[in-house]
Order: sequence, then C-alpha cells, then structure tokens
Amino acid sequence: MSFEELGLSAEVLRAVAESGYTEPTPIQAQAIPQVLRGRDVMGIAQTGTGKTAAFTMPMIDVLAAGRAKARMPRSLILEPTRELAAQVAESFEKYGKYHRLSMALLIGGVSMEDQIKKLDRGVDVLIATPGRLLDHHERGRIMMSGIKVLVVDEADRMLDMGFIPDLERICKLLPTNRQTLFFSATMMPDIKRLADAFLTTPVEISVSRPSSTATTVTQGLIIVEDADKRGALRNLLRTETLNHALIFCNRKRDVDIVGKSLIKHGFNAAALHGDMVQSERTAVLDRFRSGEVPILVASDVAARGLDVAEISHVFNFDVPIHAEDYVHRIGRTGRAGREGKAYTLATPYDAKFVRAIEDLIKQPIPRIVVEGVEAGELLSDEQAKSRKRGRHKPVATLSHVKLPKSGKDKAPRKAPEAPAEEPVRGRRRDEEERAPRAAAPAAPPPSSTDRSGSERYRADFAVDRSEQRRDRRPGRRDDDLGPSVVGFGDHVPAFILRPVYPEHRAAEERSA
DNA sequence: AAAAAAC
Repeated sequence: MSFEELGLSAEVLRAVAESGYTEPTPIQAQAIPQVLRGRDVMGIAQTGTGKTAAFTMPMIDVLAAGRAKARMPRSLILEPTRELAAQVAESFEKYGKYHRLSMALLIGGVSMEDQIKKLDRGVDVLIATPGRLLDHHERGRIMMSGIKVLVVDEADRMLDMGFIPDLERICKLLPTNRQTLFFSATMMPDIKRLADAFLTTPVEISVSRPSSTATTVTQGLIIVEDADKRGALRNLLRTETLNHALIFCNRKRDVDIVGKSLIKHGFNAAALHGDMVQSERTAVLDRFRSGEVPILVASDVAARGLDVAEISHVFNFDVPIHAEDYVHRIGRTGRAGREGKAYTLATPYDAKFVRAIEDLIKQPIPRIVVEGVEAGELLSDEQAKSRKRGRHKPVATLSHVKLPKSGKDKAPRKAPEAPAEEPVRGRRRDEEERAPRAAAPAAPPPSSTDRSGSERYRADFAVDRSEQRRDRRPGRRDDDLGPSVVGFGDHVPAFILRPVYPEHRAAEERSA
C-alpha cells in the first residue's frame, strides 16, 4: 500500500514524500479515502497509530477548494489539551506546505489578540481547545455557521475531563450539514451515545485494540519503599542508556519535587504540568523535543497523544491510579516500531493498582531489582491495612489537622462544647465563616484563661501550608483552601471608626 | 491518591 493509491492531491503527496513517509499506517489507509469522499468517520484508534495525519492530510484537500470569509472558519478541530492542539497545527503545516490554507490555533493561556487578528482575516482550519473556543464565540469573534468539517479528537479523554457539555454546546452552534470525523481510543457507552449524536451514517474504522501495549516495549516493575523512590529512579537513569526519558508522576506537586530533585543531583531535567504558565509549557516541550533537555518529568498532561520521536524510556514514578493511563503513558515509547523501555516504581501499597494494570494488559509486568536499593514486596490488602494502622502517628498539634472541605459537612459545623448561640442577625454570617475552623477535630475547648494570645492564635489559625492552594493558577480556588479572612476579620482599623465629616470630628475631639 | 481546561 502506498500514499499514491489513496486519492490525495499531488501537493499533499509531495509534502508527505518530503517528510519521509512512504507507507500509510492502517488508520491512514482506511480513513483517508473516506474523508476525501466526504463521509463521516468514526475512528477507534489510539494515539501513535498515525491518527492525526489520517485526518489532516485529506482535510487539506477537502478544504483546498474555496476561500474563508472573515470570522467564519471552514473547519474545526477540537482537542482536549493545548499541547495536542499545537501538535495538530504542526501536522497541518507539514502536509499543507504546498497549499495556501490559513490556520488559527485557539488555546488558552496565550494572548487572545493574535487569535482575534487571524479570525478576522478568515481561517480555513481552526484548531481549538473547547474553553478558549467558547470564549471567543461568546465575545462574538467567531461565526460557527460556516463550518464544513468538524473533527472531535480524543473523545474519550474529553469525556474524562468533563468536556462533554462544552462539546454539546459547540455542536449546537454548527450547521447540521457538515462532515464529522470522530476519534476515540475506546468506544464506551457514553462515547457511543455522543458519536451517535454527532455523526450521520459514519464509516467505522477500528485499528489496534485498546488496552494493548506495543510489543517493542520492554516493561519492568520495581517495588521499593516510598522513601527510596527517588534513589531508585536516579539509579535507573544512570544505568540505562537514555535518549529521551519521560517520567510520570501522579500529582503536579510531585512533578515539581522530582524535577527539582533530579536537577539538584546533576541531571539535565525539566518539569511539565498544567499549572505552569503556557509559555513555560511550550518552552519546556520544545527543549525536550530538540534534545536540549533529555529528561522530562510530567503529569498526565503528557500521557496521551504527545508525539516526541525517540522517547527511549518511560518511567512511572507513581503507579497510575487508572489502569488505562498506564497504557497511554508507556505508549509514549516504542513508537513506530522502535525499541522502548517502560519502568514503573511501585510501593508495597500499590498492589491493587498493579493488579488492575496487569489485568488490563493481560500479562504480568516482570519484577526488577535496582542495585543499591532494597527491594520490597507488594502487600496483600490485609497486610497493607495492618501496616498502615501500625504506622499511624497520633495527631500532635492542630497544625496537622486537615480542615474539613468547605461546603461539605464532613465534620460537625460547631464544636460539641460550644454553647448554643442565639442566631443574632448580622453576626450569623461571621459565625458560619468561622465555624469549620472552630470545629476542626481534636480542637481544645475554647478557654481563654489558660492560654496566651499567641498560643490561641496558633491553635485557631495554624494550618499546614502545603494544604493551602494546591492550584496556583491565578483566579483558581481549591475547595479546601485554608481559613480565609473575610474583610478585615475581627480587626477594625482605627481610622475606619473616625467620623467622616469635619463637624463630627470636631465634636469627637471636644468630647475626648 | 489525580489531571486536564476560559478569563
């Protein structure tokens, strides 16, 4: 099978040849002729199957005839993450280099100005993440009625991320007379329902079963105590011959910690997660792609679809909680038939997550021992439980008490000893603001006689800083923020109490 | 046990 047989234009074929590809992947071979024919396509394909090119190549030809009007894009591609959107834009640039298609990338985290300018000039290809697209639409910068081709990429991930309402809103803005291409790695019932709503008599294309891992990837599981994880990772990084290494952590906080720790130990590493500003995200990914920084520590923002050639190693610093994520993460290596290695660090308590992964991939992950690090063993559920009980330390100070989530009554709103208060109008709001704090478990009864002012302050207000503001993006609030001071709190500055009018002030001074 | 996405 060759690209020439698929019906693509000479211009696209020339661009494909120049990019070095000679043979279409299965999804490209099946999808390209259907897209050119104008059919709707439902593609069940994972990333790494050549899915992106399967829709960009034929779309370039479909859109070649015709011209875009101002603010009326002719096609729309929806992606779940900003990085994936940028990657699709690159694909259009690569295969569309002999066409004069205009393109705009509408993603969050970057200035709207350039995006608006492009929209005003008219775009053939609009690539967007849902939030920013709707933002532009609400500001009246886009008319969706001219869209002839819609692509919904990574639909299952959009579902995971709660994008479905946005997706449905966007879909209502589009003309019903259009071509739709819908891609998902799985076809769960929710996805099927969505596909039925979006597509009309689609051609179904399915390549490579989900939950399968590439055979060219060598896997290994290292069981160590939590405290030994970083040491084990460093050891692996030193002994393996790395080209590009991608290290996944479950939490953004740990991405930062592991990244900093590696740099401190002399590794050329960088971190990537969704709380970083977009310019940094882009810069880090560029440096990783170019090979300037060969080690990237990342959250699952990089788990799916990220296409960096020649990632030789994937390390799971944490066992992914959802088994499918394991498949996606290690799918970043061993791409296009290349060799890859995927090592997972597990603690003795990760047994059930490891089991879920092994069930999904239908094979055990070979256990591996890292030199210089004591090998552990996965604990059974009961063992884990009893060991955890033994490790439990009594709560020593209030600063270790985790505050109840606001809005959700996990702890009683009032301390048991607190005297029942008359609901005095005007004070009630203040009481409610303070209630969760006062009711923190193990709070000593409020007695002001035996404690100094500073002791009382510590007991009432001291909070573990790490529990505050996990989400540091400006304007974002986590539900479990620490105590917030409303207005001036209890303190009223003296100047506020002073009379405003000179004659009143004079009266005050007289009486003083 | 999380992450992702608009200002």
